[in-house]
Amino acid sequence: MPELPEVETIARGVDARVKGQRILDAWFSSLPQTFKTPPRRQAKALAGREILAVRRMGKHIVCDLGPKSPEERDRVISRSAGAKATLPDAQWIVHLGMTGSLLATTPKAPVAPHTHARLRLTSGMELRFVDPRRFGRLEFRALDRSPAFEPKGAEPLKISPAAFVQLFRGRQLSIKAALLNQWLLSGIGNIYADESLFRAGIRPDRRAGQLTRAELGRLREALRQVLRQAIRLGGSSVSDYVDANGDDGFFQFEHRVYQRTGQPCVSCSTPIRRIELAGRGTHYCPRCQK
DNA sequence: CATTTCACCTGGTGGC
DNA sequence: TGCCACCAGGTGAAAT
Repeated sequence: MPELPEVETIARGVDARVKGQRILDAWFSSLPQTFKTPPRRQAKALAGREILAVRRMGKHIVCDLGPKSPEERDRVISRSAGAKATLPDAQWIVHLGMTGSLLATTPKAPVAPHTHARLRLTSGMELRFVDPRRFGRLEFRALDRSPAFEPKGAEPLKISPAAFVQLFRGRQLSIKAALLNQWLLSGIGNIYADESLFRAGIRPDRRAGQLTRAELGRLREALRQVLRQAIRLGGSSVSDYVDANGDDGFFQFEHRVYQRTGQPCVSCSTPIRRIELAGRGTHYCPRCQK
């Protein structure tokens, strides 16, 4: 399931392959649930715009888009005295849900089942959104009418130690549930919650507000380490995650507890235990995690 | 208000 | 072999 490292990998891959290209036209499916902006309006709004940059914010992929017409473009450029780059005046926001993928393909590549969006680009390539389980969402924002996209919570790789401690202060819910709450931290899902708690030696059912300053310091460091290593390895290919080129990641081979129920702990050989927490399968070592 | 539960989805798995 | 109940989980709304 795409979490921070997987979304980061996809955003970087898409950026590398489509930055600077213009959208010729867009095709969208008509399954209403997939679209935060109605598909017809979205397709119309995207056509003709240049993709200026693609980046990750939390678990979202944000495509910054330039103005539609050359006149509009000149107007925006002249407003920003001396700026060389075109300023974005719209955004296309992609959330991958559980099974979504964003692929840069040739137009001849077979169209996968559950393809919900196809953007034809000036280079001849296509940007495709595929999502079998349909938990993903597509949204268009015109920046003169709507604010630019902002994640709800803090970025786990940017937050300071002090702010990290402050996030959990007084909270009664489990640390696992807190890590999954996107209003606190953006980008952590089930895999990296379990893996970071193992590396920090903290039981997932501990109350967030009861953790000591030292424990939260360890947790923050474990998160940084595990997220950065996962990004380096192109994410975890469990379920059907692939990057923008359709290739697998490698971090699934580094999982120490996630989906290793009953297998020996890599550190102490105690069988990994699985419980349900926050409505999610939760994996931990009963000996290493206190 | 804080927290928990549930519905939304489909493909893959395991039991019979 | 075929069928089906069941499970996976990100998110937001509803319930507690």
